[in-house]
Amino acid sequence: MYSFTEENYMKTIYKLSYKDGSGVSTNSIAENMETKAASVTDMIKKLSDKKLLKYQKYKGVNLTQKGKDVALQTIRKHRIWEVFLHEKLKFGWEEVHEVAEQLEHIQSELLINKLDEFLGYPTHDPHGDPIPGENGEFHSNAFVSLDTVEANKKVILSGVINHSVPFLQHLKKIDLTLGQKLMVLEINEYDRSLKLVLNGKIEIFISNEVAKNILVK
Amino acid sequence: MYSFTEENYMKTIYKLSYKDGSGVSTNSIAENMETKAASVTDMIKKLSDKKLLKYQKYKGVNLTQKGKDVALQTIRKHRIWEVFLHEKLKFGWEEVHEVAEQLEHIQSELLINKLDEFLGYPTHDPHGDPIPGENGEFHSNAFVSLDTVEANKKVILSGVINHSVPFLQHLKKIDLTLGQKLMVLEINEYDRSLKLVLNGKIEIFISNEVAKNILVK
DNA sequence: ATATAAATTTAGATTTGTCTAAAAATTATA
DNA sequence: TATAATTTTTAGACAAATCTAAATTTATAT
Repeated sequence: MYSFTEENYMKTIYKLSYKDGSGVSTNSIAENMETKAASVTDMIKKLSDKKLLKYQKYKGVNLTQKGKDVALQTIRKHRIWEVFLHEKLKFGWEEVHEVAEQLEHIQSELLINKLDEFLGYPTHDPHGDPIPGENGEFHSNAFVSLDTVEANKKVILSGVINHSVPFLQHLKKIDLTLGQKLMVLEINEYDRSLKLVLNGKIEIFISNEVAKNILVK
Repeated sequence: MYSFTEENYMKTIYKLSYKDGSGVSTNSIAENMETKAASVTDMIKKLSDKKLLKYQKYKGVNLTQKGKDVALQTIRKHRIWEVFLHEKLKFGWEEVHEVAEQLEHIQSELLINKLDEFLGYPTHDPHGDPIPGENGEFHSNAFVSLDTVEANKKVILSGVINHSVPFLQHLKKIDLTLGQKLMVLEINEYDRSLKLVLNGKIEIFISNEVAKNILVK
């Protein structure tokens, strides 16, 4: 139906339209896709012909409903595959993204639906991001970032804001993983760094920078 | 490393070199890949430059060891994915091939090795074909076709020779699946059709044509 | 408001894999 | 063995996705 490349463009534009608001610029797409602005112009003309987005020269692009659907289905596939890699194949959460980038382009409705069933219809991927449903509907997550949690409240680590490999590796190193039960013991006024208790036993310190990028419920 | 298309050529040429012997012809490759002879000539020049095969104008091609390795690794990935689709996602054995044709091109050593482990290191795919190991070694299967089995011998359905969807659907319809225990009750001299007993209970008749394409052990 | 900077588009080229039509080589046949 | 039939290769073209360099439009700053 749509090529590997077209799906990647749709995904990127979808994500940018939430960050940048309407009228996603050629340059921001180029940066995100690690390609050149001229290539983006060529491609958005093609995507516009296919009615996946509205394009006005020099004004940036906006996804049509059809375009949003394509983006959401690709994101859905990506996140379901991430769950599979993490839960069944025991990939580390910093390893799943790269492989899911390939798997998300496999074309088979049957496959993704059977995989979804096999995994027990997961609602969130290993980074805590919500998985859109078959019709693009989101299970909006009521997660809050760890730096806003008050002391002595028990929470569960449910996601991350920063998805970078170095950040995820750091969390792994200090034994913070998805599903981890934890409690804020102390908040240092000076730099807003935190002392945490894991499983009611081990105590660790984390910076505010790290806390801001952790989602809990 | 190698493109989708290159891997498909290697797989096709590998399979043909067992059927046709040495010097696989341009036309036979073209037929099998559903493309034109001119396209094949172009591609084999490229594969020859990459030392995956030896090519002499008008004389056909022969795979190098490097070429065989690429083909075997692709076949390995294909068959491991087929096992996953059949065993874990409950795809019918006539449905697995098409999706595995896509999945076999996912590039990640880690993925295929973890998947292999997850599946318990299977030795055969859902059609009974052997899965090459990491180093390309085969677990040669000592299967025989059902039309050579003598009466009153108990056997297990272990594979098929004909992989076509209509044939596999026919087997499914008459309740013949992989792992099925069966016994030849009677061999009709006239047309060599067979009467079988499944699980020591149900009796069915199959033609010699069908029996020839079933592998048992 | 106009000059300069930045962003965007166009023009033309490249790569990969494909095709058709025609030429060349090989194989089959009379 | 000469001719016909078949197979294979070459030449030239095309579509997808990309690039560089140049031209154009929009934004910014004095």
